[in-house]
Amino acid sequence: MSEPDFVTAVLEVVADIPPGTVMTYGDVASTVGSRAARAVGTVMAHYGSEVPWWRVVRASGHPAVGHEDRAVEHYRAEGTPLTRDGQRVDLAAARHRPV
DNA sequence: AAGTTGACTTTCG
DNA sequence: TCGAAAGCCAACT
Repeated sequence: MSEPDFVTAVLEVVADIPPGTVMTYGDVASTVGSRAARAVGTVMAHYGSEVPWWRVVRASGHPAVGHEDRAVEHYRAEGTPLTRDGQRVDLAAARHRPV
């Protein structure tokens, strides 16, 4: 494709997110050396089927629109800290910070 | 080559 | 605290 390096980098970072933790699109983009948070979402929309996409959430802690229910099911199964709403992730406790 | 679209982020009201 | 507008980057037409 046009930028396979970008796609591979994103998939690699997402696959490196440990269970019970999450990362924002902006964090993933920053880890791959870019600020293209939207491009990360586009990659997930096409290649996310092969990676734990539910571990990638928005800056607000909400999962991808249209996939919130699927994501919450995974969070409960992995023990990811959620807010009292049960619809968004507690970034203060679940945000994964790469070294 | 130029313009539009998108699983986003941040700031202003 | 919630809602709308502008900004950024990569991919697609």
